[in-house]
Amino acid sequence: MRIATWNVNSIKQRLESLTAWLKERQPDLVCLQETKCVDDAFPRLEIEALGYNVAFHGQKSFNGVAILSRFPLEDVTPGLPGDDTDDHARFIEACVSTNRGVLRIASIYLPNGNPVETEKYPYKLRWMDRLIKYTQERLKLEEELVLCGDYNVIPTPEDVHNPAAWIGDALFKPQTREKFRSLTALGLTDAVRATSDAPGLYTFWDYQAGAFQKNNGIRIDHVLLSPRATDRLRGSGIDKHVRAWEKPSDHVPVWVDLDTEAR
DNA sequence: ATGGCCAATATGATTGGA
Repeated sequence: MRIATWNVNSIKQRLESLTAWLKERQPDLVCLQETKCVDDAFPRLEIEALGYNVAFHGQKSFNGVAILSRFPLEDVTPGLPGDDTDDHARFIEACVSTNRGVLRIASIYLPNGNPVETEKYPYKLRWMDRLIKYTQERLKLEEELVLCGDYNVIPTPEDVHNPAAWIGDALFKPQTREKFRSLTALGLTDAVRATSDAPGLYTFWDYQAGAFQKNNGIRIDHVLLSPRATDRLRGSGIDKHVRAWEKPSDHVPVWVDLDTEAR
């Protein structure tokens, strides 16, 4: 089973690229972020025509997450538990039946948190606390759990081309990285880091200042795996070439291969 | 040359992104 995550920065603007990439990479499950459209406007028919079932959770203007699946999606649940007053569309989870039981997957768009002196940063940290609590509960189920998305976290200095430029930023602050470590320390594996020693692996390059041409990037889109999912991990990749396509998202797809079959 | 963008929104500056 091939599972991917991609912050598309508007599903409507990216429909052509998404179609080309799906045909090229042939993923079975895809988590999308920043779809930036309400549910009624989601291009469901276009994506279904490509052979995918679709679950989405959107809102007007910004945020928005989705899961595409070649297999039936079960127990689709929008929203991260823990705060009924949070109306941002940043989380959706679903399940797929496999030869080994249930594979549970979540599409995550973790808050950016900048500027850090505003309420946005405490919101990010609270959101991460909720994600930690959710993960603790889900890990008890001992399923193959795959938490995909744009985490807006640069985990280490090896995950950024120019670390000095990011000191004090909400994506790289020690408190942010500490909380991300608290999440992975629950027993999650960073799939890309587990399968590659390569330096300079990035998933985002700013639109400004020729960042991509200089490989001035950061690695903030992650696939985190539960112990049972990690047992099935066979490989991963970052589709950097997609960043050079016409009208690109500022993020590129990240994918993993698991030795698990849908049933 | 050390700065350069993009998407959505009742369309023209603002908000949000990272």
